[in-house]
Amino acid sequence: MRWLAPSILCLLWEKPTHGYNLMGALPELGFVDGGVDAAAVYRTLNLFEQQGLVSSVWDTSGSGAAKKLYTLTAAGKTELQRWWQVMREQRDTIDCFLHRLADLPDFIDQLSQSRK
Amino acid sequence: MRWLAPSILCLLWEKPTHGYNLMGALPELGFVDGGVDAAAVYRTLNLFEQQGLVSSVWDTSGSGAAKKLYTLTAAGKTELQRWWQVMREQRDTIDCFLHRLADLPDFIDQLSQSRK
DNA sequence: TGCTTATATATGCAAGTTGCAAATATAAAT
DNA sequence: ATTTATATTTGCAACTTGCATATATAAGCA
Repeated sequence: MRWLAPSILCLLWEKPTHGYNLMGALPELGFVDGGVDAAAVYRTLNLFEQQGLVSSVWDTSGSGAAKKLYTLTAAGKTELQRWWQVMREQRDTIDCFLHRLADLPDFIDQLSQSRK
Repeated sequence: MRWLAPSILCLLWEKPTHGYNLMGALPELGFVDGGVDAAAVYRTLNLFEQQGLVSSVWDTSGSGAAKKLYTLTAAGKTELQRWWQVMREQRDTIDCFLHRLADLPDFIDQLSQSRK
């Protein structure tokens, strides 16, 4: 999944949570295609912790298997800001590309025909 | 480089050309970060030809090494339309993500402080 | 003439990323 | 008991990427 890193940072910024819960919440952000890969989520979280972007505590309070509760650090918030800028640039670049194609009339004709 | 495939299709749709020229034109589209990889361009063109998205003829008319002139086929145009839709969705999703973060006030405060 | 630079295409490979499967563990539901 | 849901982790094959290198033609220049 593209944009997994900023998606996790975004969700953790909204609310500290654990990996399994993130898996359920990630599709809301819209970047998923064909299901969230658990391995990728947990690997990203472990990497983030190594990098100091998140901190974790084991939560054994509830029932079932122990949950590892992740919280965004100050460094994690900075990283999220960096991502925000990267994604804004990416959006603008894609937008520019779309307009470049949209300016060309036959192409748009074909597109509107295919919508009918 | 992300979006190399649609970028090449876009440029070929505007005007038939050859690989080396594409390398020079690709940065205009804005997706490059750290230079265009010649290997990636030529590999993509060869793949496109295999898939029937482009057709090629050797151009030995000019001076210097022979150029392989690529032209977009009907299938290539259809593929470009497909990419257009994929990229529009991607832009909308990124836009949604940016707004989700933008709605949160402290975050924006921090961003505006970092701009000063 | 020999050297470098620009044009032009192609191949090889190491490193990184991704996706899918499976291992491990606890507890609830059937 | 067995399956299902919760929860985290590891292994690995396949694919992608970036970088270097090989090959070839011709122009510029000393």
